[in-house]
This record gives sequence, structure tokens and C-alpha cells, in this order.
Amino acid sequence: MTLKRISKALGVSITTVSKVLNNYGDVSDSTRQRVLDYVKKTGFTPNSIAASLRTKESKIVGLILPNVNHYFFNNILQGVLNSAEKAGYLVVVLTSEESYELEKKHVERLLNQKVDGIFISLSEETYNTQHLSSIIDSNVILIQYDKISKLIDSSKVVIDDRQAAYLATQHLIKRGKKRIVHLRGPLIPQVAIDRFLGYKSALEVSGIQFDRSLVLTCPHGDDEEGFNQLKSLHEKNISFDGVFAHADLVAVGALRYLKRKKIKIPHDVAVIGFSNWMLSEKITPSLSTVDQPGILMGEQIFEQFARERLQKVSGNPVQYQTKIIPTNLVVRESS
Amino acid sequence: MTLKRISKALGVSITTVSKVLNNYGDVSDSTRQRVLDYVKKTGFTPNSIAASLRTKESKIVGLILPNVNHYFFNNILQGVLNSAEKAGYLVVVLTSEESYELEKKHVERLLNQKVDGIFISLSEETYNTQHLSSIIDSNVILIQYDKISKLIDSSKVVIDDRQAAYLATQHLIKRGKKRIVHLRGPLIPQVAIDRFLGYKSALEVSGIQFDRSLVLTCPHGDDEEGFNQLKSLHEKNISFDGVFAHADLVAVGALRYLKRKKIKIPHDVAVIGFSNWMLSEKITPSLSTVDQPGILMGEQIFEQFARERLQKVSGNPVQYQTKIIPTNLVVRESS
DNA sequence: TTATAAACCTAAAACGTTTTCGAAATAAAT
DNA sequence: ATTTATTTCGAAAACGTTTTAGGTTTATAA
Repeated sequence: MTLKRISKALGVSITTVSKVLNNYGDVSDSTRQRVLDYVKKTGFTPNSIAASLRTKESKIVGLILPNVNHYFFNNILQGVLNSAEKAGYLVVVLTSEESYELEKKHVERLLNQKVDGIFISLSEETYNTQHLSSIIDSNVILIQYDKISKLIDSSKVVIDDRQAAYLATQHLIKRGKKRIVHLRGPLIPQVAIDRFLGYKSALEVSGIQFDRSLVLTCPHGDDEEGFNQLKSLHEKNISFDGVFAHADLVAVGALRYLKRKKIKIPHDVAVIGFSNWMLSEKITPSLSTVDQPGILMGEQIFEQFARERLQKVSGNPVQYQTKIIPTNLVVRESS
Repeated sequence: MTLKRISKALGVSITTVSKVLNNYGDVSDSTRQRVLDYVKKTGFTPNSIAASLRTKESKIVGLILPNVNHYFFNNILQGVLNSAEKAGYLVVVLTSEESYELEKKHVERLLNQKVDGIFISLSEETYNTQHLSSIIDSNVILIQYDKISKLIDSSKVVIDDRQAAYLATQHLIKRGKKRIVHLRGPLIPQVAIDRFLGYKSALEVSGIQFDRSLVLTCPHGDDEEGFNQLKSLHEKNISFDGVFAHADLVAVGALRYLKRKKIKIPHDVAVIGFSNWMLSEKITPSLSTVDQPGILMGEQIFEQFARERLQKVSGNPVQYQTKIIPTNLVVRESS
């Protein structure tokens, strides 16, 4: 079933059928009704591939996630899906698995699939950003989120990591803790740097001496690392009374070590994580953490895309925006 | 940049350019090389929308998930993504949120987007399967997975729920448990029925009397339900020494209740869940469960699609298959 | 009645590919 | 030199829409 067949069946032109389907004004009520009835009867829906070819709008956006097994990114996906659904967009999902090569390949695929927008959080390996430039060169809307490159001029949606880390650390300080371990992420990505800086400035503001030996990296963000890093501190006889981990899973590992050593939580050592994974409220003791509103972020990502799209088609200059999403402290038993 | 512009630049026909790009034989080595060089130099990639319109292959598949925040479905997604990536397919993801209306709408959207295949796990509300028939009528490949309709003739990829439940229950019996509670899912979906039947037949085989009062529903599958259902049993003075929950989260709720009541796990009551969520190994006591290999399932889903696609284009009859994916028992502290 | 305006309609081009079918050029065989 | 076979190329149609620019009919006004 095509426009042509409908038009033949009803004895009108292809143009007319197309016009009623697209709500043009210049078609009489009677023929409009005839077309509508026929369309409903046959269940016809226009071939959107053909429409895309003509209009150069695919009504598809691409979302590149570092991975899909992470609670935070699940929520981002969920949020993007929510808003895209409302706006009648389809979203194709790709995972970079933290690989630059894959990320680049995905961008190319999306580009020749002629998606209308690409939403990307950079992999940890990504230092070269030419593929991002090529998105812009192709006149496709780029929205960066979470792990972004400041060098690329586009809209951005990010967590205020520094502020969040500041709040988490300050919270431990308010609980009377003075020797606070920071189990940080890898050295390069901006998120990890920002969280570290937030940690550091919270100490400074409270007049607590920064101690380099209390900062340890947990690059993969798993619980083994959390466990092992606390263990290594103990073995070196370095004392501490608080732990701020860059991920809930790391904090879980830390808790496991403390429990094994019969250290009282939060009395002797208070622990706070990051991300508010589902598991953090189910474990004992339940884990204090920083909630990153992923769903909200996902929605904002899509909505910023929709805004830019509108500006573009209406010929207005597009306004890039950087949205900084606030986080909330979630205080539970571990602190 | 289009075929036309390339052909003009090189003084050959559009046809010739297209042919080298698609590896046709009838073009001389010298012109082939000229085209290849020019394409590489300009970084041209063909517009896949136009190609789709002509070939009627979009190289896109649609994946409908009940939701995206569930560990099992994350893995399905991951698996589909893995295989699709290798085969050069893009996948658009949609969530039904367990709503029949949404599910139907999604199918329609995918259909007029002319995807090559649709992979679907039915929502809990879905009883009418006309939208599935319309997929087949549209000559689009349908693969059902997890929650399937037996009435619709298509390939299927499912967990052997009955066998899995049988194993889980048998495991508790081997531990010497005789009064085993089954916290089951909603009454209608086949998965919940199969798990219940597996539970029941494990009891029968071991000569344990089935007790209707030990079977309780936890329709939403959250931990509150697990907690409350055990509580209600206690209040009715119904004794039990084992719990087989239809979801890990429900089992977590059960554990929480038992811990609160100082009941020894697994000595007094052993607990086993279902799905092997990430959290189940992190909690204390760690939770025994049934591992559903979601990634493998996702891969099989796509690969079955790829097979049918091949059969179709080569004019062979398409062979529907039902793949039953085995599960593994994961024994941990809770049993 | 005729001129003018408004309402309704359509032909045709365009989007960028793929593929069929036949033509031209070259090589091989007679 | 002519025929035949082989290799290489290209014209044109087709995929199903959208949209421009203009044409035809109907209503309104003179």
C-alpha cells in the first residue's frame, strides 16, 4: 500500500493524499474525509524511509553509552527513551565498551544512517575528538553528556561532580570524621578529577590537612578494588575514619573489608559511595551515597536536542547550552 | 557528496561508482582504483536511507524490552547489541513498561520505520496478539523471547523456566528442607506458571506433599512484597524452612524479614532467588539464585534473526526455531 | 454576464541509491 | 577482414515520499 495506490483507488492525485496525511490546509473537507476513511480502513502508514529521503529528517537519534550494565547509564537510557517516545523519535543504542575505536566506528555508522542527533558520553580511552567534529560538520546535532570534551563546542548535560563530591565529603566531616580516604577513579577522565577536587576543597574549607596517602585509585570501579585498597592501607598502618568512594561498588568492597575486620560502621569508619545503585539500599549496612538523577539527565539530553532541532528548522541561530544537573545526598546506615 | 558528484568528478557514470562500492565484477581494475581512491580521499559514505528505499533493507532491527532497569533485560540488550554490531546492524530500543498499548504502538512505529526484524518480550498485560500477526503479515522477521505467545508462529528464544524452578526447588530439598514457600509472580504470564510448575513437580518427585498455603504471589517482584508475604505467613503461624522466590529482589525482601526476626539463614530457613542480579552476590548473606544467561540469549536472538534473513534472501523456506536456553544454579550463603 | 478572488487540486521534480538491460569497446577466433 | 566472445560501461527506471508552482474549478463581486 502506497500513496500511489490510495490515490488511484480514490481517483485523486498523490499530492492530495500526501497533503491530508500532513495536514495541509488546501484540501476540501469531503475529499479529506474520503482519504482519511480509506487510510483507516486499510491501516496504511506512510513509508518513513521514503519520507526521510525527501525531507532529510530520519526521526531517529543515536545514543552512545559506555556500557549498558551500569545503573546510571540505564537511567540515562530510560530518560532518553521517555522523551524520545513523546516526541515521536526512535533511538538506536550503541555501547562503546570504553573503547575509542568502537566509539569512532559507531559515530560513523550513525552518521551515514543519517540520524538527526547523536548523544555521546566519551569512553575513557578517548583523547582524540575528531569524530565529534565530524558530527558537527555533517550538520547533525551533537549533545555531549557525562564524560564530555570541553574542547568541542556543543550542548552538554553533566552532573556537577565537584559539588557532589564536596557534599559527600562535607557530610562525613560533619559526622566528625577527619581522616577521610578517597577511593578515586582513574587519573585522566574529567569526572574523576572533579570528584577528587570536590573532596579536596571540602577538606580545605573545614581546615583539614590534605593527606596524599589517603587518596587511592580504583580504576575499574569494582568491589575487589575497594576491598584491596583498604586492606593495603591497613597493612601500611595508615589510619582513617571515613571513606568516600567514587562508585557504589567500590564502597561495597570497602564495607566488606570493614565488616571482615569487625570495624564498626559508621562509628569507627563511615562510608559513602557514588551513584545510588539499586544495590546500595539493599545491603547491610545500607550505603550512603550520592544520587545522580539519570532519568532526568536523559530527558534533558533529548529535550535539548529537540530545542536545537526546532531552532534549526525555523532558521534561528542554535543556542548551545550546558546543563549542570544537581545531585542529592542519600544518607543511610553506613554514615 | 553523492554518487552523482563523484561520478561527475571522475567522468564515469553513477552506475559505475555504485558498482565498485558494491563489489560488482564488471568494472576494470583501473577505474575501480580511481573510484576507491576518490572515495577514500573525500571520506564519502553512501546514504543508507536512499539505499534502504531501493533495496528494502534498512539494516535496522527493533528490540522491545519490558523495561531497561532490570539486570536480565540489560543483558539481553547487551547480547543483541554484541551480535548486531558484528553483523553491521543498528538496533533501536523501546520499552513497553509492561503496557499493552505502548507495546502495540511501538510495533507500529517499528513497522513503518521498515525495520528488518522485531524482537519482543510480551508485556504482562498482553493477551491480544494481533500486533504480532501484523509483523508477520508485513513480512518482517519476528523473534519472540522470554515472555512469548505460543499461539504466534515464529522463532522463539526462552529460558527453560520450569526446569530452572525445578532445580532451585530440588536444591532446597537436598538441603533437607520440606516446607518450602514459593513466592511466585503474577498468575497469568507463562513464565510465572512455568516456575510454579517446576516448583510443584520437584516436590512431587521427592514425595513432599504440596501445600497450597505456602504459595504466595508477589506480582511486582519487589522486596517489599517478599518481606510482607513472609510476615503474613508468620502471623498466620504457618511454618516453613525454605523459600524459593521468583525474583532476586523478592528474595532480598525475604532475607530482610528473616534477619529482622533473627532466624538463622540457611540453617532454619534457606532462601533461593531467581535471575542472578548483580546485587545478589553483594548482600549478606549472599543469595543463592538461578543464573539466566541473558547475554547469550540476546546473541541467540540476533543470530536466529540473521539466519532467517539469509534464508529469505536466498529464497529458501524460513525455518522457525525455538531455542531453550539452559540456566545454572548459583549456590551461595543463603542456602 | 464578466472579472476577480478564493478554494481546491495536480503534474512533475527531487531526494540518492540499486539494478536491469543493452551498448560500446576490446580481445579472440575464424 | 569478419565474426564471435568477452570485458567494461552507462541510460534509465524504480523505490515512496514531499513540495513547488501553477492550473482548474467554484464562489464573490462588479
